[in-house]
Parts: sequence; structure tokens; C-alpha cells
Amino acid sequence: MVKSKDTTTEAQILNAAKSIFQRKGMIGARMQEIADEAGINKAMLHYYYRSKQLLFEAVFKKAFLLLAPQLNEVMNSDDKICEKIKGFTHNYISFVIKHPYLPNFIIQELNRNPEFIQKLMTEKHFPSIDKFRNQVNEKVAEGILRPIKAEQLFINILALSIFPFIAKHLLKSIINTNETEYKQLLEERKTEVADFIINAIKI
Amino acid sequence: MVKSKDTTTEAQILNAAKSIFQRKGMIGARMQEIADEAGINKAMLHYYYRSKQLLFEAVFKKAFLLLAPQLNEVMNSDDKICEKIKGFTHNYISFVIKHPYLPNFIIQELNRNPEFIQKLMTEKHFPSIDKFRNQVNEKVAEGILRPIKAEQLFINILALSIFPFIAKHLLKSIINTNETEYKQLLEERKTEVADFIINAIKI
DNA sequence: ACTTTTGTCAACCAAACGGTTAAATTGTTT
DNA sequence: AAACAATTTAACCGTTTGGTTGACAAAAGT
Repeated sequence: MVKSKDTTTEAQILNAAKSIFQRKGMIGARMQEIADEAGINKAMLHYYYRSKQLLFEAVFKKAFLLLAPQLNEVMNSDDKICEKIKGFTHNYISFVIKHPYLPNFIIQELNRNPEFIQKLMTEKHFPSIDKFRNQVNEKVAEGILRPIKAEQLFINILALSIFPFIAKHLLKSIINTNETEYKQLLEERKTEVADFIINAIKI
Repeated sequence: MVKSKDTTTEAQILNAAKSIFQRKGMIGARMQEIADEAGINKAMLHYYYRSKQLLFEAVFKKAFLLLAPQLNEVMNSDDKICEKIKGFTHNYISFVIKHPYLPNFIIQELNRNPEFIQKLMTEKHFPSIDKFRNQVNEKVAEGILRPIKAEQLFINILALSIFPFIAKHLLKSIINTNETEYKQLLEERKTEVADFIINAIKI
């Protein structure tokens, strides 16, 4: 009887590490805290992952590979631009509602260690916007879209999708809403963001 | 001869602390590092600010009071909505280009300690969007603006202005630009963001 | 001139940290 | 069941951390 994949000690550690690292970051996380969360001895962390740094990298790569392919898939699909925008914003916002710590975790740790992204870029799943860029330039040239650089549009799409999760506590206070109301706003954004963007770029 | 305000030991400490805290955050910053940056003995930090926590709070409040009034001023001015958006995005992006660590610092530390924002909300300068909200609702009712909740519009304005600074390293890699090109993109956003938003909301 | 207050410093301290070790336990092979 | 390998544990270690101390110097008050 082989142990179910999620209940091996190694997987328990990775899950606990994911939880702690994503909430507290690499520096803020404590090895003892991860061990407690997993309910096992601290030495086990080193037995399976050698060091805090390597355990962190395992968590980070797993998280990155959860977000990156989604981005890639939509950006390099054969859909029309408007469909891409609708599809991406809806899917991404839905996904992040389920994993609210994820984008901030990625962004923070890349800011702390910008060189790390070089390692990731060599991997196959690293996002590119080549196809999207061509599409946008084409449609702008045809006069179907308002003139805008594909890079700026891409930044805008990501900003509108992700920022409300990153700045949640600040925004909640400024617009003076409680948790439930804020979640409702996020829910509405699944369609609101695409409407906003499409209105902005259509002639 | 009274010492110039910026060269007192107390001010030197605060400046050094600002620099280190904003780059590394509360947890990542080291008291010794701040002392070295200020070029004074570590014991002085405690002599003037008692503890790391209190030194941090001094830095944080100063940073917050740098960003908040700007937000407030524009949002509660008598300008028309379009003017507000143009003014705000241009000023904010210009300001953050000069202080690129500031928004991320605020957002990160508020995420780490959400309760802290309660202390800030009691202060006079805490931003509110009341006037802006009324304006938007009014213009939407008049049919001059596309239907949109003021809260969503506000989130969008902030997201488009700030996110490119927070996610700089990630975005730089995905859209495959170097430092100079990315700075150029940010420069363009001083006007690009307002154009984008106004196109999105006008009928 | 001398006393008191304020400011500065090197040395030090206890706690917390990531990481190691050696022994004990469990599982597998023969 | 004996031998071996893999897993788990408590105790431990060296370093780093925020913070303190006590001696000393520079101003300020008298």
C-alpha cells in the first residue's frame, strides 16, 4: 500500500512551507513554524530539502508554474483580442480569488531577488506576449483599435486584474468597505475589468 | 548656531531608517545596517527611538503622510472628473518615479499588519473618496459617463498608476524590456493612463 | 569652576535563528 | 530473525539579532 501522494512527509512539508512562505515571505518565515504547521520535527525539513533556501525555491517554482501557464495559454491562443481579454481577466481573477496570497508572493520575492527571474526565464513555461503584441499592433494599424502600445495594454490588463488583491487592505480602508463588500467588488471585477479595458481600446 | 534640521543625529537616523526599511521591509531590515547607513552607533537608534518597532512606525507614518495628502487633495478638489483623473495619474506617476520604493513599502507593511491601518484612519489626512464618489454617481446618472461604480473606477485608477512600480521586475521580464525601455514606458504612462481611463468611461 | 544633563560609544547579553548530530525507531531485504 | 537502509527525534551548536549597560565626553546650567 503506497502512501497517498499528499500525505507523505515530503508533501506535508511542501504544503506547510507553501502556506507559511506565501503568508510571511522568505525572510519572515521560520523553519520551526513550518515544521509546526506540518506537525513534524524540524530536522525533517533539512532531511528532505537541505536548506531553507532550497525549500523556498521548491515552493516558489511550484507557485510560479501555477500562474505562468495560465498567462501563456491565453496570451498565445488564437482567440481575438477582445476574447483574450475577457477570457484572461475572468479566469485570472477567479483563480486569484481562490489563491489570494499567490500574486503578492511572487511579486514580493522577485523584488527581493530580481536575479532569480533569470533562472525562471530559461524554463519552457515562462510567459511571452509575442503573439499578443503582434495582434495588437496589427489591429491598431488597421484602425480597429485605438492607438496603444501592446506593452502598455498588457501592463494595464495585469494591473487591473491583480492590484486589487495586492493592495486589498489599503483599498478596503480608503473606499471604506467591509470584507464582504470588498469580496463582492472583486467578484464583480470578473466581468467589469474586461468591459473597462475593451471600452478603453475600441474606437 | 542650531544644527540644520537634516543633520541632527535624530534626523540622520530617520533618513537611514527610511532608506533601509523601504528597500527591505520591517522584517528584512537590520538595526546594525541602519546604524551603518547613518554612520553612527547602534545604541543611538534605541536612544532616540526606543525600539525597532517604534523606529519603523516613525518611518511608516512619514511615508504614508507623503502619499495620502496627494491622494486626498485631488480626490476632494472641485475639478471635473476628467481633470481629476488627468491630474492625479500624472502627478502620482511622476511622484512615484522619484520614490519608487514608496507604494510597495506601504502596501507590504499594511498586508503584514492590517490592524495598523486602523491607527492611521483616525488621523486627519486619511484619504476618502466621498466627493469623488458623488461626482461619479452624478455623472453616471446624467448619462455622461458609462455606468461604473465609483469604487471600481477608483481601484482602476490606483491600479494603473501604481502596479507597474510594484511588479516592475516581473513585468520587465515578461514584456522583455531592459531598464531604460521600461523607464520610458513608465514615463509614457504619465499621460497614457489618463487617456486609457477616460476612453473607458466616456460614452 | 563645578555640577547636571544630554549625547555617544564599545562591549556585552539573552533569545531566536538555521542548521547538525547521533541515537532511536521503523521499514525492507535476504 | 538478522542485517541493512530509510526515517524520525531530541538535544545541541555557532551565529545573528534586537536590545542593554556602564563608562565617558560634550554641552548647558549654576
